[in-house]
Amino acid sequence: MYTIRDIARLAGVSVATVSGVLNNKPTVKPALVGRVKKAMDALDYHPDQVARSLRVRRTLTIGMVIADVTNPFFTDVIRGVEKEAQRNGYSVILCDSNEDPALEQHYLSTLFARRVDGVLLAQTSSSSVQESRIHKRFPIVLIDRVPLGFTGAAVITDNFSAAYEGTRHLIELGHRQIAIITGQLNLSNGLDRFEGFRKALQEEHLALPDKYLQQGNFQLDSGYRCGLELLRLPVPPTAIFSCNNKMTLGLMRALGELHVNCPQALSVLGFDDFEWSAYFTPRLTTIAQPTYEMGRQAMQMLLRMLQALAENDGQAGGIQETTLRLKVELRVRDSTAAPVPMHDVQKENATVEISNQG
Amino acid sequence: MYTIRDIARLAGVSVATVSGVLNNKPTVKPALVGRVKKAMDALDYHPDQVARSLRVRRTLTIGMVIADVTNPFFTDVIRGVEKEAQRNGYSVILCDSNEDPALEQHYLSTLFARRVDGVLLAQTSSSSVQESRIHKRFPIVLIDRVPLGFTGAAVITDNFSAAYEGTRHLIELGHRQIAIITGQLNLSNGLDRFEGFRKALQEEHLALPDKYLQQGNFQLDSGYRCGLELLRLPVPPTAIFSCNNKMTLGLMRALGELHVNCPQALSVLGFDDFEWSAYFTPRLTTIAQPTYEMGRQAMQMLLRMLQALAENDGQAGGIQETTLRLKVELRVRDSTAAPVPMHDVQKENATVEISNQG
DNA sequence: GCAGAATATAGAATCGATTTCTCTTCAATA
DNA sequence: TATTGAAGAGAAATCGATTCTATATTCTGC
Repeated sequence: MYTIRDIARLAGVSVATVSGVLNNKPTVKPALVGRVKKAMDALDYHPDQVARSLRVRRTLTIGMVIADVTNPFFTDVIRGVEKEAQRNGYSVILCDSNEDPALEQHYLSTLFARRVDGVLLAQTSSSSVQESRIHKRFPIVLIDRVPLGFTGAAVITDNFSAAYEGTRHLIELGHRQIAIITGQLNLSNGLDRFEGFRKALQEEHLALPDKYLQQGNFQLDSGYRCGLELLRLPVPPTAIFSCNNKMTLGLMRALGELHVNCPQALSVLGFDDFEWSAYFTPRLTTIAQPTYEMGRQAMQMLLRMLQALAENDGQAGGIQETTLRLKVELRVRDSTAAPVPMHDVQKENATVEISNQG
Repeated sequence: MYTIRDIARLAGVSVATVSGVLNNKPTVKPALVGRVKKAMDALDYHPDQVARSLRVRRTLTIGMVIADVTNPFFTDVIRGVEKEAQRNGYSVILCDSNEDPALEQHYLSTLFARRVDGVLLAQTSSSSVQESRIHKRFPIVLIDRVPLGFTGAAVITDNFSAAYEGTRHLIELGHRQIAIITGQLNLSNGLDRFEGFRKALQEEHLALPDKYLQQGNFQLDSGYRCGLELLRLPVPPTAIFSCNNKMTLGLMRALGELHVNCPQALSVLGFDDFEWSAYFTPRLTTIAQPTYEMGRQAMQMLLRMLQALAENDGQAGGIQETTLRLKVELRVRDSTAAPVPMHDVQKENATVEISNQG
C-alpha cells in the first residue's frame, strides 16, 4: 500500500505538491501535474480517504436510518438518495432500525462515532429526535415521518390532501359506508392520513361509526386482522381505505379468504403504489407517493445544509431548511367502483356461499 | 468536540489509560475505569472512529454492492447482512450498481478508497471481479451470482437442483409442453437454472423446441415480452417456468392481457418467492431462496475471512473459504396444476376468443 | 541587470486516536 | 530490608492525508 510520500519521492516533488494535484489546486504547474499523475498510475495509488477525513473533518459519508428495507416504499426512496449521493461524491451507510426505537438510537450513535457528515432519518418513534443533543451532532433531514408540529428539515408527502382526495374519489363513486384502516397515529404520516379521510367524510356529513375506524400498525398482519373485523360486521362498509401498502396486502388476503368480490362487493383504496400494484387481481387503485423524488429531494436538502455549514465555518446560520411537502397522485385502477345497491349485494353474497361449497 | 486528551485531563489520567478503558484492556484498575467513564459521560464523549481507523488500519465497515435495491430478493439479503454486521460492530455502505458494470467498478474503487474491510458483491458482469487487482485490495464474498467455474468465497443457491426440482414438479403434474423464460446466461444464476430445467426435460425425453426457450434479462419487461411470444405460438406450452420474480410478474401481466386462465389453461412456476407471492390471484407456485440466510451466511463468511487475515497479520493463508450453496424450497400454491387435455384446451381457447371480443 | 513582488515548492505541523518506551510509584515477596 | 513486578504517568511516534510557513524560484517593470 503506497502513500502520498511514495508518490512524492517517485515523482521527485514534495508531498504538498502531490496533495495539490490530488485536489486540483490551480497553483501546481502543468508539467509537475503530469509527472505526479504518472507516478500515481505507476503505483496504482488511491489516496486514503480515512486519513483525508481525519484531517479535513469531513467524511463525505452520510447515514440513512430507515424502518424497514423490505418495504418497497423505502427501497424507492433509497434509490433516489443513492443516486443523488453518488452524483455528489457521497457514500451512504444504510441502517435498518426494524421499527425498533432502541436500535434506531444505537445506529444514530454509531453514525456519530463514524463522523458521518449528516443523516437521513425515517424515525420510528417521535421521541428520539426531539432530543436536541442529537441534532447538535450533525444535520438531520427527516423522511416520510415527522413529529407532530415539526417544521424543520424534512421531506414528506402531503398526507392530509392525499387522503382527502382519495376519500373524495370513493365518495364520488357513490360510497356512503366507508371504513379506514389506519397506521400508528403518533407520527405525522399515520395521523395526517386519518385526518384527511375524516375531513372528506365530515364535509359530506357522512358518519364514521367506531367500528369503521380500525387502527393498524402499518404491518401486513394488522391489515389482515382489521380487514376480517370489518368484513364480518353486521353492516360491512362498501369501501375501505387502507393507509399503507403492507396493510392493503393483508386486507386483500382477508377479502380472498372470505370470498368477497372486489370491487363488486367492496371497493379498496390503498395508500402507497408499488411496482406490482398493477398486477393484482383486481389491479389496485392506489395513492402513489413520489418515492424516488422524496429520496432525491431529501439528499439535496441535506447537501444544502452541509454546504451552509461549511460556508458559515461550522456556525449554524444562513437559510434554515423547512419541511418540504410533496404532492401525491391518485391512480385509479380496478379495485374501486360504484357500490352495488344493498339487495344486489345480498344476492352476490348468496352466490358466494354456493361457490364456497363447490 | 472533545478528544481523548480532554478526557484524560478531566479524569486526571494519561491518554494511554483512557485508550485502555476504551478498548477494555484488562490492565486498567477498576477504580480508574470508573473515573474515566464518568469523565466520558460528563463530556458526552464519543471517540472518533475515523482517527481510530487510521491508526489501527481497520474501519469496521464493509461495502455491499448489489444490482437493484428495488428487488425484494436483495432487500431480504440486505436484512440478513445488516443484522449480522450490526451484531459484530460493523457498518454497511450500500451501493446500488443498477445493473451497470461501469457503476459497479466505480463503487468498488470508492469502497477501496474508503478502506472498507471487505466487500459483499452481487456482480452484474462476470468480468469485473476476475481482475485479480480488485481481489488484492480487500476480501470479497460474492452473493447470488458467480462467474462460471468460480469456486472461491461466495454464497449462492443451488440453482441447478432448484430448477430441476421445479421442473420435475411440472412434469409430475403431467405437463409435456414446458417452456422457459431464462435470465442472462453468462452468470451462474441464469445458466444453472436453465441447465437444471434442461436436465429434467432430457431425463423424460421431452423436447425443448427453440420457440419454448425464451431468453429474458431478469427484468419485468422481458418477462412480459417473452410471455406474449410464448402464448401466441401456434402450439403454446401448457406450463412456463419463469426464472426470476420480476419476469414472473411480467409473465402474469401477459396472461392477464390475453385472458389466459392460470392454472386452468397454463401453469406458471416462478423462481424467487416474495412476500406477496401468496397474494396474487392465483397464488403463485414458486421456488423460494433462503434470502435472509444468504445474507447472514455471506456476512459470516466475510467475517471469517477478516479474522483469518488479522490472525495471519495481513498474509493470506489459513483456511480458504469456498462457495456455499444453499438449498431452496419449492412452494406449491395455485398457479400450477395438471394440464387440461388438448381438446379441452381448444375449447378453453375458443372461450378466450369470445371473451377477447366482449 | 536588478529590486521587489508573485508564486511554486519543500518541510513541518496537524487531525485524534493507538501504541511504544521510559520512568516512577507502590505493593507483594523472599 | 532488598528485590521483583505490576500499574500507569508522560512523552513521543505513528497512521496518511492536508495545510501552514518559510524558502526558493520565476516574473515584472524600470
